[in-house]
Amino acid sequence: MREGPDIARIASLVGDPARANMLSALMGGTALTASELALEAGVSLPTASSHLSKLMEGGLLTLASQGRHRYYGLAGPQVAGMIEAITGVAEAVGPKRVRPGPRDAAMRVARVCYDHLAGEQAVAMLDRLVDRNVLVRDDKEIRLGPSAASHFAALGIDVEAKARRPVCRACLDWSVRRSHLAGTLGAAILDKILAEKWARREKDSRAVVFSPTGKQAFEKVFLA
Amino acid sequence: MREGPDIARIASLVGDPARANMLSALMGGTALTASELALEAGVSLPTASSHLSKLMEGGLLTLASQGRHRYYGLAGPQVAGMIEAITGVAEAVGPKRVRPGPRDAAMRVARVCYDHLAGEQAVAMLDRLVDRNVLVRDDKEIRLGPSAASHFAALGIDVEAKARRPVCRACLDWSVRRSHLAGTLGAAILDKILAEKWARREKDSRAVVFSPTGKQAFEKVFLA
DNA sequence: GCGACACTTCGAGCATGGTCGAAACATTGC
DNA sequence: GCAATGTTTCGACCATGCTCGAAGTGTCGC
Repeated sequence: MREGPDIARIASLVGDPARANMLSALMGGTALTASELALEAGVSLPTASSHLSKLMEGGLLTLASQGRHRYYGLAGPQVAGMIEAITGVAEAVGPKRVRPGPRDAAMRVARVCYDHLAGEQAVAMLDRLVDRNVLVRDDKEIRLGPSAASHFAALGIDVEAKARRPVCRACLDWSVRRSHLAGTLGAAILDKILAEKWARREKDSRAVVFSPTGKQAFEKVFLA
Repeated sequence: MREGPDIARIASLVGDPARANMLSALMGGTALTASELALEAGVSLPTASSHLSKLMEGGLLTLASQGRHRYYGLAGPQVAGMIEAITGVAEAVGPKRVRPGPRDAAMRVARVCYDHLAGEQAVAMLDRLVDRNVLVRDDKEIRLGPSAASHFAALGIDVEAKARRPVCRACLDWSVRRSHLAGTLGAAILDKILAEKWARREKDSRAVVFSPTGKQAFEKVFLA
């Protein structure tokens, strides 16, 4: 008999269709209310509420109460990374889905992963940052390189800002099957992309769509 | 309602304690038989068999039939990565486990991996055998070198003995993260270590403990 | 205060699926 | 051939936990 961390408990939390739908919805990065999540999951409000308390108890969600609204969000990037990893396996072993539609294609190119950018663009960006020695990766770890502070300061991003969360983290991309950049730096870069209006979020989707000029600007800064 | 890859299906496969234990056991990289896995999971053989067919159907395992033995293994690194991600969350969220005891330390040094030796000693042994050209490794394959037959004959091990199972196999060591020697040769070496009483198996554990003189003998033969 | 709204708790119904013993099947060794 | 061993299938039992309607708690606007 095995011991150690109770992985079955965590996996079974994700293993219910209603809860899996809720978690997928929360992968967009915005906190949602119980009613919104009930709608996403296709269950009644009482059922949703019961699922949410289970997810809370399991430590997968955080709760922010604001008046009579209660906003549920993913507990952190580690949880997001886990969902992403499970999604990757589901995609790989699942029955080949119907021919990928346009939204799928957009998702593969760029999408939100909790609070940072994922997809081909994000993977390419991390590769390039490592090539240029701005970031350094040891096996699974990613650290700041010597020129990181000045490089990101030019973009208005302060990598020195103290934070509980690690500045850099690797997050496995389900569509490309390679890592992209998570952590506070990943979040700050996504913020910048949206703030500069290089790209906008697709309605009701995790897809992130770059405008032609925005794409040029992004590539100039991160893929040059 | 959400669409896309069926993450609930995959997660629920991992979400059963028996199956989670089996998958954890397989994280070592060695394929195991149904009986071994039943033991690991603490369930009866019929129950284990039922779980295994579900995991197979879900695409999480591969099966290698060899005579009346059927070896189950993880379907690939992506699946292993997913298990690792879930384990990480479970560890972060769950109660902190008790500080690793002496048995854990012993396990890292040397332990049984189904029928052969694993752990630091085993990894060092394989490295040395390859250095001395007794064995030759191409990428993930391990083959017998020119001097293998005479070298092992001196130890009373006949590497020419016909067997369905490969004579040499690489097996990924979970504690060292490098390969050690499996296959009939790996099994024969473990047999010799135990037969010569260089080491004994710890009760109810996979740990293998060398006696002081046994360790010297082992090192003289395999690590010199 | 009193409705309106957001959400949770309670209770009961119900399906899914985990469990094992017994028996069937398959392969090996003699 | 027959016995021994490893594994799967079958059948029946049973617990877990998902589900929703109805009722209860808390918060806001007026």
